[in-house]
Amino acid sequence: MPELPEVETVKIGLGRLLPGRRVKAVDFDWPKSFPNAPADVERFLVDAEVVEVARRAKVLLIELSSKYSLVIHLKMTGQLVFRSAETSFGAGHPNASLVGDLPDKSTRVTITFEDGSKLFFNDQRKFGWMRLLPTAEVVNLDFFKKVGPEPLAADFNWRDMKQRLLRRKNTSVKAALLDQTVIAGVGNIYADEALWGAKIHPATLVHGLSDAKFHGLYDALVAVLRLSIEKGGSTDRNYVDAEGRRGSYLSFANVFRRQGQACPRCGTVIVKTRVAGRGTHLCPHCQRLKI
DNA sequence: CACTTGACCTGTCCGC
DNA sequence: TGCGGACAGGTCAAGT
Repeated sequence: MPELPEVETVKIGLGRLLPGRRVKAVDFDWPKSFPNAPADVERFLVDAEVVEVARRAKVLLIELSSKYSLVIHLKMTGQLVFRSAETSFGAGHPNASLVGDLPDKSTRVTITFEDGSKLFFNDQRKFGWMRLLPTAEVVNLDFFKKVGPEPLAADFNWRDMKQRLLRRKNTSVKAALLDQTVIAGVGNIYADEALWGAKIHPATLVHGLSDAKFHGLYDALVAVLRLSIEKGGSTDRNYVDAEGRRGSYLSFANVFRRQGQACPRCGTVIVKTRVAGRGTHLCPHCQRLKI
C-alpha cells in the first residue's frame, strides 16, 4: 500500500524530524521485522546520529553517522511514526495522530533517541522489514541492483518508459507497471489510476501499445504520482505519515476503490476485476481491451 | 528465459 | 451470533 508517493511523504516527514538526533536505545521483538544481530545493533545503531533520510523506489534509507544505514521496506502495512518526548495531541486536535498510544500490538521496533523522542516501526502484517547495513553496501543489495529507474527523475521520459515496459512485452501492461525491475515505485493504486488516465485497459499486452499510448501513460503516471505527493499520499487503511496522519490522495482517485461509481470522464459505472493477480479498477468504456 | 502463481501475515468483511 | 473463506497488496521463491 505504501507506494512511491506514500514512502516519499514519510521520507519528507522523517527528513524534517530525525537528522541530528542520536540513538539511545533500540527495542525489537519480531526477528523477521529486524533480523540484525543484537551485537551489531549495539555497535552501529546505538549512539549513532541520524545524518539524512532518503528514498529509492519504495525503500526508505536512514543514514547514520556510524557509516551504517537503516534500510526499511514498509510493504503493505508498515508505518514509521515519530513521537517527540512531549507529544500528546488530544483527540480532536487538528494534528491528532491517527495512531493511538505507542508502542501497541503491531509495534515491531522502537528506536529511542537521547532527547526522549521515539521512532516506532509498526507493521500489522509483518511483511515489512528494517535492516542495518553498512551504507556503502546498500547499493549492492539485489533489490537495488535490479530496481528500475525513478519515474519522477528529471531525465526520465516517455521513450525511456516505453523501452523499460517493452522488457515485458508479452505481459499485461499492468503487470509490467507493477514490476519494480521495470519502473520503480508503482503499486496497485497508481497503476490503476495511470492506466485510467491514459485510457488503456490494464490487460492490454505491452507490445500492443502505440507510441501515443506509451506517451500518454507516462504523462498520466507522472501526473498521478505528483498529485499524490502533493496530497500527502493515499488515505488508506494502514498508511500514515511520519507523524501518524493520513494523506488525502484517495479522495482524488478516479477509479481506485470506486467500483459501482460513475467514471468521472464518461459516467460509465466503474468495475473491479482481476488483472495480473491483483484487484483492478477500470472504466469499461474509456479503457476498452482491443486485441 | 519469460511469465504466472503461491507464500509470507493479520485483520476485516461477506455469506450462510 | 459464529465460522469459514475470500480478500487486501509488495516482493521473492517456486512452478509452468
